[in-house]
Amino acid sequence: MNAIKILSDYKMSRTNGRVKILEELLMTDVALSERELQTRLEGICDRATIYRTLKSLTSKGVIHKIATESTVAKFVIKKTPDDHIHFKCTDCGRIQCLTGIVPNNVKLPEGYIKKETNFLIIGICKECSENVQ
Amino acid sequence: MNAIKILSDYKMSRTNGRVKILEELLMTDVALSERELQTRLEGICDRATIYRTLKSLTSKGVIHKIATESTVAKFVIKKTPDDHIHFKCTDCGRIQCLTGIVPNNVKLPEGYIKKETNFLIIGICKECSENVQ
DNA sequence: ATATTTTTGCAACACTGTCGCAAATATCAT
DNA sequence: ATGATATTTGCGACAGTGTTGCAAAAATAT
Ligand SMILES: [Zn+2]
Ligand SMILES: [Zn+2]
Ligand SMILES: [Zn+2]
Ligand SMILES: [Zn+2]
Repeated sequence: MNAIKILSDYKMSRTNGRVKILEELLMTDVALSERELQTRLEGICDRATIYRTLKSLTSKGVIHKIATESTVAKFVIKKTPDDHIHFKCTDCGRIQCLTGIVPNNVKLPEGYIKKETNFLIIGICKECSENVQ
Repeated sequence: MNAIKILSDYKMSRTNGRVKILEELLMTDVALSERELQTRLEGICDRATIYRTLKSLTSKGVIHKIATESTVAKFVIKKTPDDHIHFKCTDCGRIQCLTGIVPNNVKLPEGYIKKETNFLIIGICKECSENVQ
């Protein structure tokens, strides 16, 4: 995937900031916060611009915001439109999409209508559990 | 369940604020934020006290914090220690525990260790879907 | 190249959550 | 009940996140 192509596909003006933000997001499979993006971009654009870009990319469905118990929002490229599970490591703090496994269908009680899911498993990631040994 | 008994069980000093906060939480099955508690308690105690109480009740396992994509933390009485699913209604905004259904076991990839889960389903709740008709 | 539209940076803002500290309150031991 | 001790509270200050209005800047369309 290519940052410039995505912007043109979604009819978003191709500005320097947006290209760089998207390139950072495309480069990693770990969810990033605005703050983390800002340090990676070394102040190439303003906080407000990053927030605005994250918001529009989310509404277009290019990235998605991961629900966690923390107050800082984290965003990651959406590789598949399907429901999937997120994993948060308590050791390294990284949050990523687990695309391999599929969340089993849960049957909601009568009257409830599902729109989307936000499944998060908290634990120790592969890398951190290997480093312990 | 009784607020005063809970405090004594967990060896927490029985202060007016704590009793009132717990009573509010026991009274509803909808997750509440600090802000919502404050308005319900009509300023019976300080913001900081509410935050501190929510924190200690969470660490004792009396209540739990629900992970959502929003930045405000919501807390609800923990009725069961088991994994369960939360439901957030996009219409009325309410968040509640779905204790009836059990999240099916997902098999994590090699090397990943699960500690806890945070499953959230977003959609329309029973009450709101009935009101539409 | 110019006109039009969109986006940016800045500053200000509201809000959430945390912390130190002195005063207030609760608990404990007589 | 009284006083000693331990815990909690309210207050104010603070850091951090995310949003917005607005003029300047940049991108797109003509
Ligand atoms: Zn890890
Ligand atoms: Zn994901
Ligand atoms: Zn509803
Ligand atoms: Zn719950």
